[in-house]
Amino acid sequence: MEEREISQAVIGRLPRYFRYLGDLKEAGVERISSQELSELMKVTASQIRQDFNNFGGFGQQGYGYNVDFLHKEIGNILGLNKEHNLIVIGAGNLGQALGNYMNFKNRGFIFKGMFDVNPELWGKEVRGIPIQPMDKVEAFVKENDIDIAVLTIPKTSAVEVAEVLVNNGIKAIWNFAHVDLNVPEGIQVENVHLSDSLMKLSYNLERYSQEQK
Amino acid sequence: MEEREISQAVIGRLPRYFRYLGDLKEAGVERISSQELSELMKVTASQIRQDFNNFGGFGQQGYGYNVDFLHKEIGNILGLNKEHNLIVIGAGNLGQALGNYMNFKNRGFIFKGMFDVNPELWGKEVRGIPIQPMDKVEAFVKENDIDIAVLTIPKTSAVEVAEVLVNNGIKAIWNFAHVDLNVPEGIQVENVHLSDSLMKLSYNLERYSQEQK
DNA sequence: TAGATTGTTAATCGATTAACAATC
DNA sequence: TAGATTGTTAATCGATTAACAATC
Repeated sequence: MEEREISQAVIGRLPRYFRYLGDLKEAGVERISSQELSELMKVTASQIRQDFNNFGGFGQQGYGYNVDFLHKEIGNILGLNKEHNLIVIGAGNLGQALGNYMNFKNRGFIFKGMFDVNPELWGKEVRGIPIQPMDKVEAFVKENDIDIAVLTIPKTSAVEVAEVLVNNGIKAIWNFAHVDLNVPEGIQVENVHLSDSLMKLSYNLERYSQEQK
Repeated sequence: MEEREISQAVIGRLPRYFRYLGDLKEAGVERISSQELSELMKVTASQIRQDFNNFGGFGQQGYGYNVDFLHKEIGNILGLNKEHNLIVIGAGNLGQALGNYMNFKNRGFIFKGMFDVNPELWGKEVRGIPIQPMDKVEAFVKENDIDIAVLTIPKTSAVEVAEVLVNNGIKAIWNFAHVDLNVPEGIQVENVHLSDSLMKLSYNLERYSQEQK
């Protein structure tokens, strides 16, 4: 199979390339050199070429990169050409925001179901998807070929819920709960710890804004 | 002044330490060694000691670290002992989720105001804070000593709004818009690009879950 | 004191940048 | 063909890990 392992540092940069290339494409730009892109994105041209060459090289010497082609290729690498069924667990403001967002930006993530423990929310709809009681989730995941679960629930229940989901065939978790999940090898977890992010901002605010004074 | 520059890699790990130490404290744990903490957090003990020693060393040879003391110290480093006034721009589901969260987890971030372009939302309250029209934001920032702005608005207006905010004295932006802001030196920006995060999950799902088959 | 564990220096590893030959 | 720009190797830089002397 010979699959070189690609570092998460590189993977983490791909969505940003994808975003810029999408914008360029929309602006009608046909080709771009690593040099031009580096000025736009404020990274080195060297890094750009290294990153792309992890996947085999999409450019042409003397010409640069075709924007449209590169955009599509990166999309494919990110798996955006495939469809993934997705459910949201926790129908608070954050859960609803993500549910809405999901159907809106339809990049292959299909918003299929929404669950909450709060009986007052049951039956209410978000983008046409009814909110269901939590005890329906196991059967739903099994029967609807759900790949991804979005977790916007309190940390007290997140670990337990994640376990249930994994046992029923979920393959990836987008975790917004303020806790580290403990899942088996092969299950993907992407954490969005908002409080961590805000604390980082707080540190930098403290440390660097002072210098102005 | 002699302020050693501390790498963002280290800063990025501090909130996670803070979280674990808070949990330990709550569980009544008084002291912990780097070894024990490393097992809990699944990082090397070496890294833990290196990280803490960036700030001068909080432990004691032969004893380890006092949980309560370390927790407080890291909180201080992150600036959580200081208060920061904060406004939310964009009163959609995401903005409301963050506004709610802010008053709930009261770690020195004071939720002061909320703004939106949509007239239908004006006057509506989120955690007791009324949603105001966007054209009130400049005066509000100036008069209420606002440090941090949370941006949950579409990318089409984000760059422009950020500029206005900075011109009126905002020092830090927590940016949820899917665009890179361009702010002057000394203004802190922490990006939460949710779509980037989801694409990363998509990549890993694609790449690694296949291997199971 | 002896044992434990930090603080810190040295070694290793990985990621980024620079340089340039290959080639369109 | 000559010029431009990639793909790729080599050099550098920074971050992580290992080791151990200092010390509680």
